[in-house]
Amino acid sequence: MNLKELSGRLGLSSTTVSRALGGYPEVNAATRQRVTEAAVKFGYQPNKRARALATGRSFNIGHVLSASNKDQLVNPIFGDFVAGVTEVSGASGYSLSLTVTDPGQEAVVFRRLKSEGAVDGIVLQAPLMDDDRIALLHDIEMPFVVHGRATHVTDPYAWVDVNNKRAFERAAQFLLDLGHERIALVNGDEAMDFAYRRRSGFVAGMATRGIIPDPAYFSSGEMTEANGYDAVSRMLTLTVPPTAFIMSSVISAIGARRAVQEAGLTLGREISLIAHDDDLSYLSNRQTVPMFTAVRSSVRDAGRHIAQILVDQISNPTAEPENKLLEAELVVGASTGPLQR
Amino acid sequence: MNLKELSGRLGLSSTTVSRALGGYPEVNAATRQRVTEAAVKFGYQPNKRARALATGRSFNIGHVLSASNKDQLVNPIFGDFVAGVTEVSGASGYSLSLTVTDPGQEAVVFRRLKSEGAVDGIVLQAPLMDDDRIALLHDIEMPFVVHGRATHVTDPYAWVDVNNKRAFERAAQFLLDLGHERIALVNGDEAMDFAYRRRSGFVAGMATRGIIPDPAYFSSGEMTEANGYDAVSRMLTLTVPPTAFIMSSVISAIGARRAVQEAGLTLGREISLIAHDDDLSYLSNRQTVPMFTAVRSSVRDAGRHIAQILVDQISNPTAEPENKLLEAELVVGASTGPLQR
DNA sequence: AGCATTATTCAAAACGCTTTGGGCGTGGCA
DNA sequence: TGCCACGCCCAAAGCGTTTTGAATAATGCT
Repeated sequence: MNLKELSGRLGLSSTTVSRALGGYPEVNAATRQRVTEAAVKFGYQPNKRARALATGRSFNIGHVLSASNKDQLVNPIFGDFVAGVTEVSGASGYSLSLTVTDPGQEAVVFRRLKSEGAVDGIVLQAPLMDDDRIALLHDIEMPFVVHGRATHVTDPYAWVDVNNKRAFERAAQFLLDLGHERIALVNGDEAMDFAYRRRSGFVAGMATRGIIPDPAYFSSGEMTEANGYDAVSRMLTLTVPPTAFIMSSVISAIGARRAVQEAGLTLGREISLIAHDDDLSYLSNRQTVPMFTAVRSSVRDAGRHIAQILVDQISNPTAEPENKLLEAELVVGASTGPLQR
Repeated sequence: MNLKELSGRLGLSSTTVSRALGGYPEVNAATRQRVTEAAVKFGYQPNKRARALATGRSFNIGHVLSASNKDQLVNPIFGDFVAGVTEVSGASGYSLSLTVTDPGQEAVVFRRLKSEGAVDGIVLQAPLMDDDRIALLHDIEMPFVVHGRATHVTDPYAWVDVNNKRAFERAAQFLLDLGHERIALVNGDEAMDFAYRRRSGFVAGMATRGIIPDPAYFSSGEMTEANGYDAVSRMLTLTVPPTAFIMSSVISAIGARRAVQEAGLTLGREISLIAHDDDLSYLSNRQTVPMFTAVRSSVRDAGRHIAQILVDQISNPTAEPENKLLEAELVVGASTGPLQR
């Protein structure tokens, strides 16, 4: 059932039917009623392909996964992030279109997406501190929103980010308040912008008490269980080991817990731990008393904001790029306690 | 730069240019050469929207996330699964189009996707034992491939599945060989087809030694860390507790490990554990000696197979539906050991 | 009554590609 | 020489919408 057939049955021109369904004003109320009823009755849905060609919009928003590192291609937040994006973009009639690419080929893919007219906008994930994808997307005039920020990019662009700096500053201060002073940071890959900000927040928090953390108390790398385990195990064998850890993810925190237990220590007693919690749906830290004390910020929620801003930007490309800084909440769980003397 | 402009510059008709780039035979080799060079030079990419309208294909394959349960919407394997799908579908020129929907609205979405012509085929995840989505997709003549199977559906359909039954049978036998007889199964939600098969495999494995497991040794539910912890904690307090556990996922196995450690026991010594390992990229169980003994089967690889079969089916819709049964490998890790007497 | 509006509808163009149905040389064969 | 086949290329017809530019009918105003 297509427009021509439907309008044929109604004895109307396709123009009128199209307008009636599109909600345009220049159509009689009675006619519109008749048309919408017929559309429902015959199950008419405008063909998306034809609509796309006629309007010049694809009603797709794009997300490009790049396999810079085979293991990293899928990061743990991917699922919740796209779920959030899709949730609100779908409500505006957009679907999310996924593409993968080889390392360094992202620019090619972005250009192709543009010249093919395959997507109307793009969501950008995991920006580096100096991310050239942003300039590229500006160049080719592709609407986009970044999940996170790129410290060294000065031109304005739309982004949604968690206040990572503040979150990690608060985490440090929370531990300091409990009497801890030897606090370690097990961070994500510090080429990533968010990791850099977390580090600087941590350092700033420590500095408020005049403490400069021992360089041996820093670790940076992929946020896996194994890396969390390795980093914490290693630091626990230092002659002066940390009494508290700040972990950049719940997954590495799970590795940390394993290391702590293997060392014969207990979380929340001899060792305190705060994790950053992305509030992933399959890795919940929302028990009555959460397993981990955490700075929590829902990545799914970030996805929702991003989709909304992107949809706005697509329909109004000349508007100022919107930004949104989300604050993380500090939730107290079972993994922290006062310093044992 | 569009086809008309390109052909104008070349002094050729758009027909010829289109055919030259499309690889059709009725074009002179020298001309084809000239055309392809010009296409590269001017960065011409055929407009996907126009192409879709002209060919009647969208070059999209669809994946519908249904929020039957807010927490379940994103399951842990989602990321790796779609990465696998996208990897090979992308190579054939298809991108993956994601949609979310409310519980029970999947049928509506499938029909819409069909009548809109938004996708050329669909990948179906997490089938129930009696899944009516399969009949629906047949009805509306939408090519599809199922990740998993639906036991009660008798009509042929394309699927890719792990031999869950065999895997869990082997897991049970492996533990039996180590002397364990009190073995528990902490399974996924047994309304899901894969969970049912795992259970039956486990039961069959035990039956080869004439053992019928205590009903108290069964648990079924969402495969979260917390559920794994709860189930194992509970069973460890039974008057006759299990000496070994089979866990349906690495995530619940992590919860199990926590429970075991809290009970003052050690994995691989007093308690043995085998997990099903989907080989998720962010939750690797691939250390030199894997943390968990596991039946492993890459969900990403399954995604690749699914995409290939779906692409085949789209281009040849009348062919017999293809099936592929993947075998899991049994990898020995640190979490199993002989029964302690 | 006559003219200017306004409300409602329609025919046709446009979107940018693929594909159909020829057309025009050129070479081979009788 | 005449005819057919083939190689190569093109004009034009879709594909199913949206949107433009007019036409027609109805209404309001003087």
